[in-house]
Amino acid sequence: MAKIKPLTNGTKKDSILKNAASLFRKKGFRAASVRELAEMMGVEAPSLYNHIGSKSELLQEICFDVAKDFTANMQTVLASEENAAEKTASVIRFHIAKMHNDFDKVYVSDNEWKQLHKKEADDFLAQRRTYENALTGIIDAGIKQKLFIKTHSRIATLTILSALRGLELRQQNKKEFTLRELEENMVQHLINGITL
Amino acid sequence: MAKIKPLTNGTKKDSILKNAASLFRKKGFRAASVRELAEMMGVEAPSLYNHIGSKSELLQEICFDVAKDFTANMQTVLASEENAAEKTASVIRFHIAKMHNDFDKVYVSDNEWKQLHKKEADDFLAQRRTYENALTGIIDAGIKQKLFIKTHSRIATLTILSALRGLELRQQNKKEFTLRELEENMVQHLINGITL
DNA sequence: ACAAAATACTAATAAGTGTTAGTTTTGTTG
DNA sequence: CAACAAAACTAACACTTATTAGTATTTTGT
Repeated sequence: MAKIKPLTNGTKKDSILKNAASLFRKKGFRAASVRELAEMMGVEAPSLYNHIGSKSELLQEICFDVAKDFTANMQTVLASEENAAEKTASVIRFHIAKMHNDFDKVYVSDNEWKQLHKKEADDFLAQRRTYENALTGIIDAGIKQKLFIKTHSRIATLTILSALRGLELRQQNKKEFTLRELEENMVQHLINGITL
Repeated sequence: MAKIKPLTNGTKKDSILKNAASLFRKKGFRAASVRELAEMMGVEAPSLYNHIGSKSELLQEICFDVAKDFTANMQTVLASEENAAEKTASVIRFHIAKMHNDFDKVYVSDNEWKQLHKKEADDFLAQRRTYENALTGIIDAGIKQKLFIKTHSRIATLTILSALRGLELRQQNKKEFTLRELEENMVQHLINGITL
């Protein structure tokens, strides 16, 4: 009779969420079974239901936790005194840092949100669109301030976010370059690309 | 008693593949059922097995067809007389064009290949790595020729491919910009970003 | 140490999955 | 028109799935 251990500096639910994110990332939400998750926790499947409402709820919490963090950072950036280029760089840096610290959850949020129930998927997508619009706004401001070239701000937004979201911080990568290198190079690449 | 219609300029199998790609993109491979696919074709599920070997085979054909097309283009680009910047631009343009013409299949290939059986997934990943290495080679050449800045070629590769693979050509997007605009802007953004 | 609450277990269920077997219908060719 | 092949159908199977019910055990609070 095993027991679910709380995460160091966290609750049991956190521990389940962490393992769920890892499993969902490796196999995909639909291919991942509650039984597998239970096995990771050293417990029988039905025991999990003392801690969670449903499998779907786990995905929801992962997706919306991540979305909340990105949205919160965007608010901070928007409220800052930085110019458009600095703001864009801050957004890029946050993505990379967050991806580095919470790879599984960010990856699952980016790649498995379609498996949310319709209502939640719509909500999630709306938040994502708001986020995208905020970045487009920053870029538009940068163009007005003659910091950026007269580019299509919407396309620039999609390019930047697509590059960031698609990042896979594989184990192999970590041998090829450091986090700092990744950060500096991507910031330079993506900012230079639209800088006047 | 409905019948499976061949695709205009194509076989029945092509028709099934097209619908499968559409379904797999919308719902994800695991969440998509053979019964749903059959319904799209106006036929009962078991009837499909007169034309396909298995559900998994459909995913395989989609993924490897797409991989083949990208690999073939890469060979053409590598063999061309273009300089590194032009080669990189060609690669980018091909991605966008292919994504535009075969959105469902490219999307499924990029996002659902993890659902391939282990052997096929390994094969697919190997092909992808070869593709990435080719682009890294082009960028390295560009750096040597002083066309590109002294950037980390591996990171530049990941940035470019990540930006391209993550592209979602949503219906909404098609109202915001034309294909030509997307192509020109992304080429400019991604090439300028590493140009000396 | 005892009562209560939390949390584990086993057993079971209903729904959905891909797929096969066997049969009937349809389309093609001599 | 008859015969053969292609391709549809119905019925069913063997599995896996998330989840619930009911019960035992462990932990917690007094």
